[in-house]
Amino acid sequence: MKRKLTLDQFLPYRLSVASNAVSGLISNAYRKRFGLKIAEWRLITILAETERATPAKLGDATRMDKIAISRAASALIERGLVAADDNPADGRSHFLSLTSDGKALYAEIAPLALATEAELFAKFSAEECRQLDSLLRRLEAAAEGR
Amino acid sequence: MKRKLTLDQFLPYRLSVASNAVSGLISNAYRKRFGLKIAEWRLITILAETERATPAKLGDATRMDKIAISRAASALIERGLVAADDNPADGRSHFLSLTSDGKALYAEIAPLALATEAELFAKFSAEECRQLDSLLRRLEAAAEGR
DNA sequence: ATTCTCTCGTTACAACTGCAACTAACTCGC
DNA sequence: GCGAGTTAGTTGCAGTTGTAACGAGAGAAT
Repeated sequence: MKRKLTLDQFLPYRLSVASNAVSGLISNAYRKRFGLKIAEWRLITILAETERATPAKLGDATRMDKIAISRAASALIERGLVAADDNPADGRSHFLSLTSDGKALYAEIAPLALATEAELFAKFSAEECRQLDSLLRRLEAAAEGR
Repeated sequence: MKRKLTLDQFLPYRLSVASNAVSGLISNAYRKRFGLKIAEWRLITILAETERATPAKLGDATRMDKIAISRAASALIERGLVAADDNPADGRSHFLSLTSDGKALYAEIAPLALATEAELFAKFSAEECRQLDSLLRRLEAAAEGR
């Protein structure tokens, strides 16, 4: 089937537009309410999940490069939300973890994140959400496999 | 159902990661092969579809803001791929259209775009592609409705 | 006709992002 | 245990992007 190219029906375009719309919405909410960028928000979330981690681990978990991690971590340390401790096993590295302030902020952030997600997907059935998740993961794998 | 927040299962995160992976792949391909950024590529594609349009129209069609349009258009005019003509109906505006060089480039670009898309979605059924398209459009609408 | 307001598009400046170079520290081979 | 090569993380610089102000033109009211 010889398809013609139209931007509107080009799936990578649709993906990008949807992602930008959603990211814009979320990043706006977090910037306004907490003064956090998405990178910082992701770090906080992962640290809440894992208790403590090196920047390299955080990079794996958040799919962000080491520069982004480094800068986000600096900003959070500056604000007293994250603490850095020496890594006894490797002097180049260090462990990052949430301070009590960081944990308190997370306790505010998490419900808001879930509520925003719920609102966005209000008209989606559970099955549709599951499908979308699965399609996105497969697509990601396909894109990275090249 | 009181869900717990985990980044890995947070759909906006999945969307962002998938979109970045796909965008990275595509923008790389176009930058290397044609020296085009995604914004420029989108403009060319829309101009090929619509023949001629004002920057404002292009902004609507590509979901890009006017600054991005302005810069992409300048770059394309610079390269002789796009021409600007006066808009008799409005002296502030102008019409943009592809030059013959621009059309020639589009003729190379379009098949490559379709091929890349086909490769990305090689393991997706037609029905799955349709589903993804539909889910993304609904999500976009939901994100913009707030 | 003149003024007031609004819109189109560009420009100027600031913030952000990413690459490449750097420092410090680890590993391995000898 | 010492030097070559690697790796972790940071920093400096350059290119990119976004925000906010701007000039020019259009439209509407008087």
